[in-house]
Amino acid sequence: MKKQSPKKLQRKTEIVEAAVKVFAEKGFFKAKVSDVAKEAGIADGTVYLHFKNKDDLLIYLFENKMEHILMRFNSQLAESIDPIEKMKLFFQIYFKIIKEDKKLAEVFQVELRQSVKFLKDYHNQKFIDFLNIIGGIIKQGKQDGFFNPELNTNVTKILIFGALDETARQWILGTNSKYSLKEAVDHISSILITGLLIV
Amino acid sequence: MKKQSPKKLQRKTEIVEAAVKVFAEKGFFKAKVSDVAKEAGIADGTVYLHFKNKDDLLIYLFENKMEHILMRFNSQLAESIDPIEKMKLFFQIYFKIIKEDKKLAEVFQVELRQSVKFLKDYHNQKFIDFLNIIGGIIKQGKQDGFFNPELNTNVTKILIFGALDETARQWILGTNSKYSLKEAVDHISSILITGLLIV
Amino acid sequence: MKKQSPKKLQRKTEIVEAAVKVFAEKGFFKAKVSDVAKEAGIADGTVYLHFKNKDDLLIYLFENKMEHILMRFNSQLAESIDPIEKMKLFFQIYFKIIKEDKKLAEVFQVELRQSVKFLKDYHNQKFIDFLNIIGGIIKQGKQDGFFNPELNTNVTKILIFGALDETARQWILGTNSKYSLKEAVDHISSILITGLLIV
Amino acid sequence: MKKQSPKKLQRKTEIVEAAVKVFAEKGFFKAKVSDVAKEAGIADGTVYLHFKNKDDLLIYLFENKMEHILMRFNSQLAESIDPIEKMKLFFQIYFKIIKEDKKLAEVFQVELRQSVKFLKDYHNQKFIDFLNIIGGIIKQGKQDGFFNPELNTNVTKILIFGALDETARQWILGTNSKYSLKEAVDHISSILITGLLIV
DNA sequence: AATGAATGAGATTTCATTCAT
DNA sequence: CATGAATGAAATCTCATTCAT
Repeated sequence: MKKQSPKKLQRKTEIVEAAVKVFAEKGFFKAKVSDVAKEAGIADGTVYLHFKNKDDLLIYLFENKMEHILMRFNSQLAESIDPIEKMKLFFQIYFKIIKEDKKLAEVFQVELRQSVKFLKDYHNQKFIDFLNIIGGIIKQGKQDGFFNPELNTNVTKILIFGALDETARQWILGTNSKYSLKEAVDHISSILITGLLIV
Repeated sequence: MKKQSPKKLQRKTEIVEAAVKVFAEKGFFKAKVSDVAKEAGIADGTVYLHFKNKDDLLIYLFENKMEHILMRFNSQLAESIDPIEKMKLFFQIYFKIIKEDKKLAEVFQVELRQSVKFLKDYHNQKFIDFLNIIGGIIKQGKQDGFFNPELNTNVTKILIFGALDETARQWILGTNSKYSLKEAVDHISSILITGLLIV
Repeated sequence: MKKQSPKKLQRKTEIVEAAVKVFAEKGFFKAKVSDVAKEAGIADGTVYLHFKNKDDLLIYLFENKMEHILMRFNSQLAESIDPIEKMKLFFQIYFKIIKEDKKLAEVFQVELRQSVKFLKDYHNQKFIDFLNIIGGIIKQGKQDGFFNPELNTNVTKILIFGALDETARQWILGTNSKYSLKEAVDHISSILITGLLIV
Repeated sequence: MKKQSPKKLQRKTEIVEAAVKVFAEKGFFKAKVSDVAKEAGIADGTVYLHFKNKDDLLIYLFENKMEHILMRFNSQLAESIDPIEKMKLFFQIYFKIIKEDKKLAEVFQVELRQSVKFLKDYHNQKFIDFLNIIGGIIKQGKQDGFFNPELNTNVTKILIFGALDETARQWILGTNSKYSLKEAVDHISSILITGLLIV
């Protein structure tokens, strides 16, 4: 890791913010580097002083944003001990983050998925870490005798993430079916946690 | 709907099959029309005798495949009356389809998502129809006194779809966490249906 | 010259008529062979049973139509002896032809001009013949003591053709300035013939 | 009107000059954008930094060149008051311009004509302005009692333009009939002005 | 003779990336 | 550091022409 001067880092952050906006609106492929530059109020070439190329910008965006998100989850979840409460809290934080930054959510939900395909050698560790937060809660819940011990943590964490992610995505798109984020959290909590509990 | 000579329709179908393969492997944006043509064993220009452009090919692919899938769900689900059984059956059919045509599943799950963004004026009716199959089962289950009547059908159907979809995707990608499709169906059935039941 | 069966000739003529219409509307370059075929109510390939290629169709169209036009001028002008009357008659016939077949006129006026450029080795003999009809009248007029003998026949015939052609063209396009064909003939006759006369 | 940096404007002008040359030689349709780029000594893509597309380049070429030509006519014609002298001067300037820039003349005379057809919504105001310079002289001549007051200015201006234009074109093409530009001017002046005068 | 699906060369256009200023 | 004009590889799409039926 190279250290960056604070000034340079700030400029880099500005570009990332611009990229989030532009990628959310147009999608990564349709977005031009010049769109990002214009949004950031800089020249096209300047983007390349901070990022090797367009792919690099996307990866950095993921890594950087994910890092913040992971830190946020970890610090806030630390407050709670009860796995059931922890899971509910996870759901709340998730939707809170979505609500706070719709654009970022859009980029993550849409572009993240296909990034796997085209960024051949990009191993998305941060996403795995994220899933493992859910996995950790499940494990703890099983250990503590709340959750059904027969559940496969791997499948379950993905199942939960999918439910969260899709309800969030449809809420952002605002198409198909309208509902409030509160309704979403309540349903997720109610249905999924009930489903996890020991019969 | 224009009628097509059987010969023309067959060629069109061949192109769609090639497109599924190529889009699944490279992603829609990275895939070249010439890749699709080569895969179909035809000249580049021939693609344009059947589709207005690359976007049109993607849309037709969705519509066409979705139509078959919807028909399959509808006919097979008709056999069952009990909403709980119906929901389980839905899960089984879903994963069966995924298993049968991984490539198609990849295109749907990865490319479908971003298509919404760039195909500005494409109203994805077939996807809505698909979601409403789940919605229908939920409604019936609430009416018949099996499922919690306080559940919002809209949120719930999306939540269920998300759980299904994500477990399917991760299975296809084979990254992050490995599990069998059987495990996936069992977990989905167990967790979600339990979660839906009246307490 | 190959002889053609009457049936074949008729089909060829149909294609030429379709080509006149399509070339007039779209211009030679923008017109597709398939447009011509569709207009003629035949298959694309059939055009190539009668013409070597698209250029050949244009050239045949010119030659063929010009032949008729030249014959018409020659036969009708034979009735008159007086060069002044002959010139006036020429103007009348010219505008009559234009009026009768606007589409053909459009093709001639627009496409003929640029054909010179792209049909490298096409020597437009028929057009020269056409100009020489005017040239012949001028010469006769000079010999008979009506027209100024100092006029260069070559320049004059072109000058006259230009005046005719442009007034006809603007009338067809109907843009810029509106006037009747009668006005056009009268002005041409009045201005040009006065200008030609011996002072 | 957008302002352009002087550097950008210069490059744009270079492209236009190259386009004049290439369009004159090959014709607009046969000319490739890459031909223009090569002629200008730049990369293909650079053309698109200055013009939206090939059509746009043609239109700009017309507008830009016509503007200069119109200014030239207007400033030089201002020197003369007598409508007859003014008309003669118009002819002289016209042929002088043709002589100075044959290539441009070719583009105007050959390509301009068909452009009307394919540039559907291009209203050629500059050409109308040009015709109206002739129209103005005719009007003045009628008012001042030199020209036949019964002449329709609209028809007459077009007639004159046609005579000028065609003699110029045939001179440029150098086909059919050879003559000097001086002969052309003399004949035009003699024939047309005589024809316009009050009997 | 007629068809029209298929071809594939070739043109237009885009845009990530570079580099002289 | 920043700029933004220029590059040119590469992709999409068109359509005259062919040829098996």
